[in-house]
Amino acid sequence: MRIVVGMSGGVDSSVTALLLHRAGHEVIGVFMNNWEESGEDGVCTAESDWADVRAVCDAIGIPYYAVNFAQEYRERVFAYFLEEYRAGRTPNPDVLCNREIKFKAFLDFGLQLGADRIATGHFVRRAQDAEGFRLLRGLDPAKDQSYFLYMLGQRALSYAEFPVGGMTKAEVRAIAREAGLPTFAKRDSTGVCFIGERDFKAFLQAYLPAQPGEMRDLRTGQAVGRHDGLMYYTLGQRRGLGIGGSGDGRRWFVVSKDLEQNLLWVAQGDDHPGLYTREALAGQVTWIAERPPVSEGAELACTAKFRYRQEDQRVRARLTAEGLHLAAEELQRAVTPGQSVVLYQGETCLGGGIVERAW
RNA sequence: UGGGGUGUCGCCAAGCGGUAAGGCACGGGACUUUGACUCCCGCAUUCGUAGGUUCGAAUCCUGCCACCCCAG
Repeated sequence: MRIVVGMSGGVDSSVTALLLHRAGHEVIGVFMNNWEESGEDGVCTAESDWADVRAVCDAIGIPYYAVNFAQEYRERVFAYFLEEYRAGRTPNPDVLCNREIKFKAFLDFGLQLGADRIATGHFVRRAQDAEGFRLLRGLDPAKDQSYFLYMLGQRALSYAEFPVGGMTKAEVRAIAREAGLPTFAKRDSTGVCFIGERDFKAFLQAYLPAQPGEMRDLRTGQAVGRHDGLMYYTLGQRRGLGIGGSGDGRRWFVVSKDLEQNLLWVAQGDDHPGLYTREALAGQVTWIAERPPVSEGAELACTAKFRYRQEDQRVRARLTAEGLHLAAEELQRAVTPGQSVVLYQGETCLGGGIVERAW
């Protein structure tokens, strides 16, 4: 088969290409450059990542290309990202990036190159049965990335290969080392995909105008400080408030935002009730199977993650006219509008939605 | 300008003659393909100020300054 591999310049995608090549496939490495701007340190990491991709492909002995989806990224991912922040929510751009860029724009590009399949270095597995394709958690529980891929559908999965999804990170690095791939010891990347690690507040300030306002104590209703603009804070956030020492001396956390009055409500203590909810409503619900696991109104017992790397939470899910209603067994801390809630049944990622509100 | 009280890191606050706890904030790191949370490390050669007593003071004494309270 001809397989086009999305290569980031990291170990995971390096090993992905290596394994497919060893399996006898015709492998083509493709590097995506989707963000045309260097970091605040002035260093353009995309450039060194591209160099790493070339070095890895040369080591394996496969051809490579670079493509630029910067326009698509800006229009389909970044615009949404800014809109959400402007609306006072906290979006997860990477779930959209996967759906719109890696498993749409990139997939189409691969198909144009005559590929039978595309592959990425994601730590997830794919399964197929009479019902169609399923998305399974990566085998390494510490690295599972199914949370970020819950928006994929059947078309994307039908073309996708995830060669490292069945191994642990340690195994991946070992393979890279043994094969002499130059990226074997490269540090795992973090931060928004393609944009990278940033001073987040400073980054947002470059795109969104500040609207300073009052910070108020949820308990007393009294002003306890000033905020630089509601979009720079997210629910459950502690650092950056700058109001330490007041009140009873405990830590302060963001509890809610009032866009109407431009107020940031904060509360003291990690155990403040305002920080916890048990129910939530999610919109923009999508299912990997492309159809709901239960009929509307019926209840589904499953587990959910309200944020990446959260341990599985037992929930009862129900599809209503409003959206996906979730009732968690345990109290949930700082469930935040804009973030994705992803549902699982055992190893299978069912799909998910975007949190509208929680209570 | 009569009386009383208080002045220790940005904030709160231990210390009561033996050579500056702790919390919050803040900075750095770890963790992490979102944002957060969490964890770890760092953070006053100096205690309003000027003198004095003492081997030795933030701790005792004196002057001055500032703030607070009660009287006016």
